[in-house]
Amino acid sequence: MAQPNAAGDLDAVALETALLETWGQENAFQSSIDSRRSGAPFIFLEGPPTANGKPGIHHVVARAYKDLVCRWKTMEGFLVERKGGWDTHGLPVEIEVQKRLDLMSNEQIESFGMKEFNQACRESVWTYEESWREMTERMGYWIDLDNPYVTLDNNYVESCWWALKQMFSKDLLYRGHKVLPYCPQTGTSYSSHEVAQGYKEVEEPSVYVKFKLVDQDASILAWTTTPWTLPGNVGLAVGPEVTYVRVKVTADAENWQGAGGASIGEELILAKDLMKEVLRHHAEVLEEFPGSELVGKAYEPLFPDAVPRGDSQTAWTILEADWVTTTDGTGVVHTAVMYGEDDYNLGMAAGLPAHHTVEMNGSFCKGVHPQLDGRYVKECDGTIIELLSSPGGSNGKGPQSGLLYREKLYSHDYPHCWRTDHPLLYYAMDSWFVRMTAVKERLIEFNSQTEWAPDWVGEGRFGEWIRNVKDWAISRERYWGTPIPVWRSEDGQMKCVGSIAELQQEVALAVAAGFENPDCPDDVDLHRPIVDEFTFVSDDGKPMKREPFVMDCWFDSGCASFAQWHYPFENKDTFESSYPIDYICEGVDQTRGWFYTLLAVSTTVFDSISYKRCLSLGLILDAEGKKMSKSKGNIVDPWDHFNREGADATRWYMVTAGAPWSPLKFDPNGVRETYAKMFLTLWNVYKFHADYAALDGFDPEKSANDVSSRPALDRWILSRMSSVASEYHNDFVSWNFHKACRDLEDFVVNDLSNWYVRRSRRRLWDEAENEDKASCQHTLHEILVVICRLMAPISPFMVDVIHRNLTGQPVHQAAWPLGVPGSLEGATSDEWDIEAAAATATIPPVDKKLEETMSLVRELAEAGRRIRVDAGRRQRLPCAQGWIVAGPDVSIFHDILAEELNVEEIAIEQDLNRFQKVELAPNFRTLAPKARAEVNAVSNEIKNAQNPDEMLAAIKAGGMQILGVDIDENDVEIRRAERDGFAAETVTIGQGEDAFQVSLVLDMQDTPLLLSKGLARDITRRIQAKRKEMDFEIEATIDLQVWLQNAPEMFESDQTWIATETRSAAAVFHSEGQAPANADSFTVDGISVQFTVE
RNA sequence: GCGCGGGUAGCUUAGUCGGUUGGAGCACCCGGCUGAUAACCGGGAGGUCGCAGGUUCAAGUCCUGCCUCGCGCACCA
Repeated sequence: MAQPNAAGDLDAVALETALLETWGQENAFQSSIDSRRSGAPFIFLEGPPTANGKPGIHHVVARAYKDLVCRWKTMEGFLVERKGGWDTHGLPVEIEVQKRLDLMSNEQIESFGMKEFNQACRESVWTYEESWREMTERMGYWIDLDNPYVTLDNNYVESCWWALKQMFSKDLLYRGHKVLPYCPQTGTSYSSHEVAQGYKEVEEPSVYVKFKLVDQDASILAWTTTPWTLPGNVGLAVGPEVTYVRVKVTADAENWQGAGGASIGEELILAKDLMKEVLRHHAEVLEEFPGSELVGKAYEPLFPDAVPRGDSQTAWTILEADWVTTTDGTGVVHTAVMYGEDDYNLGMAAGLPAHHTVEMNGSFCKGVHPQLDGRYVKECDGTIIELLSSPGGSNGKGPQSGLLYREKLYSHDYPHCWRTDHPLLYYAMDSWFVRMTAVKERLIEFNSQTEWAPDWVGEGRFGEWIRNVKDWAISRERYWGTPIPVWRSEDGQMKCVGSIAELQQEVALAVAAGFENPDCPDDVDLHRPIVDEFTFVSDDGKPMKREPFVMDCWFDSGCASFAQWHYPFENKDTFESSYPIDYICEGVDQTRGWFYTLLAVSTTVFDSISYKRCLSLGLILDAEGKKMSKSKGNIVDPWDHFNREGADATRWYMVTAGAPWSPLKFDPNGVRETYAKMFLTLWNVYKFHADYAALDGFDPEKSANDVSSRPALDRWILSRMSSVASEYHNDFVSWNFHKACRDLEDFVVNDLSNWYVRRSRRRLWDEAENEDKASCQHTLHEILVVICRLMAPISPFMVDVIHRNLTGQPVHQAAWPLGVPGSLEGATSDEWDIEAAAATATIPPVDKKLEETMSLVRELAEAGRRIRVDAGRRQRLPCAQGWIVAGPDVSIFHDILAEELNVEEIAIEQDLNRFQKVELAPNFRTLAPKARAEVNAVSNEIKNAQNPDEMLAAIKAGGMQILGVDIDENDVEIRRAERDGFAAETVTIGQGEDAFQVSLVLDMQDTPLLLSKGLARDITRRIQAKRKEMDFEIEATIDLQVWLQNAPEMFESDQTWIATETRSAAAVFHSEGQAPANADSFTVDGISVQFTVE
């Protein structure tokens, strides 16, 4: 068993880096897992980061919370395996490579070569892997980075294929259209994330267009900000509840600006609320009616040749849509099916023809209109306006004034291409979908089984998302990703493969049918363009080509729970025994990301919950409260802190700075403060113990005396430790890590360092063996061991060093002080025998009464200092007596209190009235319900009572009334104030009904004995400072001479005391004579002192 | 625009069921204490509890509206 070595000064960075070496040599991470092999499994899943960006401090935060739960559960005896993971597919990777190779469009990528491009992506993915690894190791995040899952691995892709095939077989996968922001120049559609970066405010022409009704001499007015979508118009939407009016133009407009107009007598239809906004003519309202009356009416197409009717019954008629509002436009929404999401959904529901009027390159299709065909749509605004304005309008069937009513410049935010700066077009693209709407009820049910921290993310943000779930657009027209394993013939027959074996079968089938195919070996690369080259054969002998999409990379990570094991092709047992997951933890920005896709995949593939607990972390902001982002350049480099305060302080700061789910303003000063406060203090407590333990050859295993026989001070700190530890644990369970750590920090700094150690220093100075010293050493040892174990999950470095030195055992092998439920027979990650678990706890005994007593003692000590400040009496000058008036018995700590107060004797005084008078205060809690509106009047009567003693007596006697209100003892609070002429303080302990008051009175009389003692303390203090200044060894002896002037008598016993305290071999006190010139001097209360030390 | 979460001292924050004197820490000032560390203790200064209404005997706390910051959704005719 280890006898502790001396500690030395703290160099946190050196300590941590040296410990990392040790961990590496010992394989400490693995052995912390191996030693819990027989424990119940606790399943953690790492959300895979992308390694194509440099890790910042926000990544450290997420990893700290992942690590702390895993370490904590491990210490609780659970088996917590931790496989690393990397997210390697997706648009961010492609964009990075496109920037580097200057390939700004799909055309350019394809002429560069898809194979070469994807190779570049594959390499780019690992650009910062080394940085990530270094950061991960340095911060002490224990995760297996040597055997990670990687989403680009063939095995991983194959598992994703398998999952997709499950969806395909359950008819949850389908091909459709989705309207996406699209850049015709780069030929790329964008995810919302990219679009969000490209919003710009632009001013564009918006137009009010007349749609001439068939069979009626009236036009419906509709508004659009994108004139280029007008040729694609196939419908008009109105709100069924909205009120519309039919108006007749009665006079020409004055000051008309721009094109368009209307003739006198023309009739127009629009929402009543918007008449003022829209109309520029005087007009007479002919009738009013709800939108539902318009539904079904037909109107003349603006560009009759642009869109073929097909078999649509509803094309160019008025439709209803409940999302139509009257905040903008005319209350009538122009609907071009292919160029707006609402339009598309409405068009599909209503059976409008889905036909493009715009090519993928952004120009109008042939046949739209002779003046528009082949031109870039954004350049045609003027032409379209001209065509509409001509007599009869673009279709020749409108009124003489044309089909344009008005044009108006309109400014709004509009998405632009992040690279070319061109405006994006909303454009309906072929796309693949997972039918999430079909499993919505299951999603809701599974979500209700998940424990969210904080719960409002689960119920609110995530719940909201799920309740409004839409089908998941899973395909991307990109290159670098998991290819969609669906092959399709021109006539729409489809096959989905779920494994390499199935791929090989299909290829063989096609080859047999005479279709040429490249080789398809067992290790065929499952990426583009290899997989694109395979041709399948349909059941009726037609060729099938692969759908040219890759999957949303969120699909990849959503498969992580099984794809990491290459399930179902390998590791069936491993997966099945580790599902569902017990714990995941990521930033709240993953709500619609990973949190969702994990659940989406598990619901559609396994019809199962995915994870049982989810900790959703708040965003990390910089010290100014701005989001950290690469573009703002305000990312904090974790190494700034790893190299200065160390990873312990950085991690502890992150956890104590706020609740895990609150946004964290990362303040570099805060890390420094944490280091200085928590870690230096803890180290110095440890050093105090370890240095004396080393000196004395202290062995914690030997002669450990029973706690009950130790001094009250020891029993107090042990009890406090226990109480704090229990609360700490409870806070962990309820995810309140910040509260847990703040309380523990308070314990270390205040209770342990500032009180227990301060009060115990002298106990260890004694060089001889004695029971009191042993008690103190055992106590310190036991406290430090518990603290180390409690802190280990949060900040694993320094406490491991301390724990090893104190016990010989690494802290990550140690048991959680509150018990090890994971190691119990029959325990699972969720349930265990509570009593049996409690029996495994190793915290010291609790004595609440003792804690309360000490708390009172400390309050009194503080009160004593206040008294001295008020009375102008210096702390070193003793008082003859202190009286404690009222309150519980604290005699067990009278000796401590006497020292703290610097009084010769503590006495208990029963007679309150000797020092105090009574004051009464109303208790509103009980009084208010009785007195109702009179409460303030009654309260004044009580507060201003002429004779409170009498009033109190009357109340106690019963039957007392004030202003007709019965007053009993509960209705008043008794407060006490010092009578004039006493130096006293009253403290209130506790709250509410349990509150009581204790007073402290100090005797301010001086006596020669006291003056001598006080002077002795002042002199001693100065000499000690001098010793320190002269850098004497603690054991060194000195020769002392003191010259006093204007001083009270210095008693023999005090002279001896000074000599002993200052380790003076010889001490001479001169009451007269001249001190040498080199003597130090000071003055206190008019006494002048000079002294020399040699 | 909709939803969620914030706004408390110069900064970081605590504040439970509404209870009459809103606590800490950092920084600042004064004093004390120290063989006690980047310390500790006492005191001081510093607050329109985002703003405005309302409910109540009583509002930082509950209600309504607004302002503002962050995030998410929708950006839409």
